[in-house]
Amino acid sequence: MTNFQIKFDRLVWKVVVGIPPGQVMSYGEVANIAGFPRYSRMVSGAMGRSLQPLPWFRVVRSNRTLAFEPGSKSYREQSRLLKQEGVRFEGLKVIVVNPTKTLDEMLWGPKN
DNA sequence: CCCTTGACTATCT
DNA sequence: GAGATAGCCAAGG
Repeated sequence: MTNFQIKFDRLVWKVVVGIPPGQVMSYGEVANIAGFPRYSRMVSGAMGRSLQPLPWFRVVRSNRTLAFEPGSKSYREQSRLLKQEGVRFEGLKVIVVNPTKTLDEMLWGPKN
C-alpha cells in the first residue's frame, strides 16, 4: 500500500458507502466529492482494495452506462444488484427511478 | 526514466 | 447518438 492509497482509499470508501440505495454516482463524482478532482480512474482501484463490502455497484460511468463489458460476469452482477434496488435499464443506460433533486430543483423548486 | 495500463471524461466530428 | 481523440494520473514493468 502506498501512502497515497492510504488516504485516497479511505475518502473514496466514505463517499461510496454514502450513496443511497437506488441511486448511482459516477466515478468522477465520487472522486470530486472525495476531494480528488480528475482522479476518476483511481476510484475503481480504491473500491477493489476495500476489505469490507462496499456498494461498488452504485458507481457507474458519467454517461450512465456500466464500466464493465456488457455480458461479462461483473456486468451481470452489477446490473442484477442495481435492478434489485429498483434501478431500471434503458438499453445499456441505467435509469434511476427516484432521482436525487438537482441543485436547480432545490433552488427553484420542482415546478419551475 | 520511459512506456503501458486501466471498473474514466469531456469534447469534438 | 456513436466513434475518435486527447487529457487525465497512480502503478508496475
